[in-house]
Amino acid sequence: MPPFLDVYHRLLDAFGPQHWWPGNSPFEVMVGAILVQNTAWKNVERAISNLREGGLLAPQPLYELPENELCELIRPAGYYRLKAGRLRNLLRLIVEEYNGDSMALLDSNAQTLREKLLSVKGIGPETADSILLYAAGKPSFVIDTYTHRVLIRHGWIGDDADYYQMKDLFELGLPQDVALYNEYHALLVRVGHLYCRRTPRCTDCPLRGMLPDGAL
DNA sequence: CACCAGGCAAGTA
DNA sequence: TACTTGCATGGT
Repeated sequence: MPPFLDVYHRLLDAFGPQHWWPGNSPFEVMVGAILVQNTAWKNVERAISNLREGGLLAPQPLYELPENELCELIRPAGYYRLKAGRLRNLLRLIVEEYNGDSMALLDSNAQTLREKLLSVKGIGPETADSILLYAAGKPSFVIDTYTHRVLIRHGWIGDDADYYQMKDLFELGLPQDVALYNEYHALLVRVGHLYCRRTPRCTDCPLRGMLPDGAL
């Protein structure tokens, strides 16, 4: 098994802190986690600032907003009809089961919270883990397509590995530390974006030299 | 112009 | 179970 802490430090040295979701409220992080699905973060920022300007970054007001108006505000994030529905599915949970108090939901124990989130149509494993980690502050490692590509490219896992095999790989190989999981996931996205595309440019990848059996 | 982005669910066989 | 497809704007 590769030394995942060494890999982490290599990435941190190469790229520095990524500052993911800094200074935002937990509720805003939840909204962002849905809006960013298969979408560039840049586009999500505009959608969120539309919501902020409308004073709508709170569960009750956002839930009371008509769906077609929500669509228009989040349009820059793409898949806007789909995401409006998904947001409303989450809002319904918060408003109807937690009296509009998102912290009441987020303060549930990690396992319960994860199951609650996964029961919402439109929230899958990655979005649930993003909310656990970045909104609720629970040590839940987030796996995304870049993580998948990096692990395969470097021969650290078989290409048939599923989400939970990859998640376990990190969670069993690292101390349970929220700040570490937070930064590590962001760094994997960064290195994947730069060096683990379909047409790889691996010559100056900072992970070079940490590979087993001379892969790549 | 083509291709891609911090996924997910529904449909098909 | 294991593929495939729809969803959509904005940047390179």
